[in-house]
Order: sequence, then C-alpha cells, then structure tokens
Amino acid sequence: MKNLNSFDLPESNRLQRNFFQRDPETVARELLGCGFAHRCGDEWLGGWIVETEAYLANDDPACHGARGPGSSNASMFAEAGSLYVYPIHAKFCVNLVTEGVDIGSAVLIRAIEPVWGIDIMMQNRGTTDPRRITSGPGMICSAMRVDRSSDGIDVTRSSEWILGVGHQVNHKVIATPRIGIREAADLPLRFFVDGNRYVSGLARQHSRPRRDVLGQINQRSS
DNA sequence: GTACTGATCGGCT
DNA sequence: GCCGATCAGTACG
Repeated sequence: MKNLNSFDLPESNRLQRNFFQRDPETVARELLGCGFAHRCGDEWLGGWIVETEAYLANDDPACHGARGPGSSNASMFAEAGSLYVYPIHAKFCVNLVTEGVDIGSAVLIRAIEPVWGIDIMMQNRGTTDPRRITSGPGMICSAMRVDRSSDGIDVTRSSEWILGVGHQVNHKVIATPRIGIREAADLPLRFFVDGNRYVSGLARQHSRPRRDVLGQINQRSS
C-alpha cells in the first residue's frame, strides 16, 4: 500500500483557502487532477479527481444553496474549502464549498481515479471491478466512507483529509451539462478529464476511447 | 457500448 | 407522506 504523505500527495501540496475562494466554475476545472483523500484510522482512501460539477450561487435553481441556508444545507454557506455532504437516493454526495461565507456555491466531486487504499475501497463498495469503485458521486462516498459526520469539515486544515495538487490536465478538460438534474439542465458546468476510464457517463462524450489513467502517465514520466 | 427501470432512505413538508 | 446532484440490473444493438 502506498504511503499517501511520502511522494504521491505531500502535505506541501495541500490546497490552501485562496484556491477555493474563487468562482465554482474555475475551482471545478482546476480540481481535476488533484488528489482527494480521507484517512480512516491508519489507512488513506482516495485518488485523483477526474470529474466535477459546479453549482452556482446565482441564477442556478439546481444549486442546493439557491433557496438560502437551512438545517440541511448550512455548510454550503460556510468557509470556502469546507465539505458539504448531503444524502440523496439512499446515498451520499460530497461537495467543496467555494467563494466564501454566506455565498452558497460549491463543486460536486463526481468521480476519482482510485489510488490510495484500493483494497479497502473495493471492500467498502463490495466489488473488485475497478470501474465500479469511485465512478460516481455516491460510489465515492461509500468507497471513502463519507457520510453526514464529515459535513462542514474544513479540508484546508483537517488532519483526516487532504486535497492536494497532483496532475496537470488543463489541456484535456471537456465541459458538458450536469448529470441527473431537472432545473438548469442545459448549463455546461460538468467537467471531466478527456479519455479517463474512471469518468462516469457516456463514452461518446470523450474525444477518444475511455482508457487513460493519470497514475500510468505519472509512472511513464518518472 | 446505450437506454430504461425501480429500489432505496434521510431530511424535508 | 414525498422527493431526489444515484446506482444496479436488465434489455438491446
């Protein structure tokens, strides 16, 4: 098992508050290629982010913050860099709060390429199929053991979480409408790494076969 | 590979 | 009760 804090995702790579204090569209794009990991006891669980969606503070009825703060979405209005975890269809999804306090915008993490604690994540998901571990927002939360107890945690400071700079993927990001929403279903606010095999959704939205893996690119260049 | 269906359950009204 | 930023299973090309 790889040691998360040796070379893959050192503490010095951790994203700081100012990274998140920008509009959610920019943050969603730039989170692609970053490492996202949760520590459970001695084991780190997580991987490289390959698919995200932005939810805007203004003119976005699909955003959970659109009707202002309430008991279930309060952390969407917390400090930028906080986790917003909510339940949906008997599963959980995890977001990162953007901009700042009282704004109500966030980025949904839709898919990661599994890297750390893969065997534990396979156990948590009840499958050995690599493409069924973290290729969807509900899958990520069950694989990485995220539930409402993580809601509101500040990932720029928590010792149980790290979100850090990883791979450069700016040149191969594709934008499409967001998945599974009824309102504002036309806005192109979903972003993913072109050709990555762990992205959810339709293969034909990629410009090439969905086979690439960020970790392999890393091995080739090192 | 794509399209469609229905189970599931926390948090709301 | 009702709803949903989902997913697994099924059917089909």
